[in-house]
Amino acid sequence: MRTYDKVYNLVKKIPRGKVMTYGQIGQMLDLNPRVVGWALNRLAKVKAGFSAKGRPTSGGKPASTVPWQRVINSKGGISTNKLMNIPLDLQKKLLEREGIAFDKNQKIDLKKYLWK
DNA sequence: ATGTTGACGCATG
DNA sequence: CCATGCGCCAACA
Repeated sequence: MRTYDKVYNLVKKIPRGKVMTYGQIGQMLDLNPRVVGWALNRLAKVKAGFSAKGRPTSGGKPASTVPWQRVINSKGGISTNKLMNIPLDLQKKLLEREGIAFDKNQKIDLKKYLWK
C-alpha cells in the first residue's frame, strides 16, 4: 500500500457536498500536509496525461474515482489556481456543482462544509 | 544513496 | 492584511 493510496482512499470517502483540508487529512493519516498535496498533485498529472513513465498509477486507476476537488487548504480556499496543469477555477466549478458556496473572497465556510 | 520538489500549515514580523 | 521562513517527508531523477 503506497502512501498516496491512503490519501486516495480517504478522499474517496468524502461525501458529496462536503470538504476536507490538507491538514486534516494529514492528521488522520499521520502524514504531513505536504505529502497529501504531493499525492493529489500526482493525480493531476496522471489525469492530464502526463502519466509517469512506466508508473501510470498504483495498479488501478485512482485518478478517475478520487474526488480531489473536495480537498482544500486550511483557509477554506482553492489552491489549484496557481497550477499549470489544471484549468483556472475548475475546482471551484466542481464544488459549486455539488452545492458548495463560495464567498466574495473565494473561500468556503468550513463551519458548514467541513467533513469530520 | 543523495538532492530536489511541492494542491500545505503554522509562527513570526 | 501580506511576506518570509521553516518543518515535514514520499516519490522521483
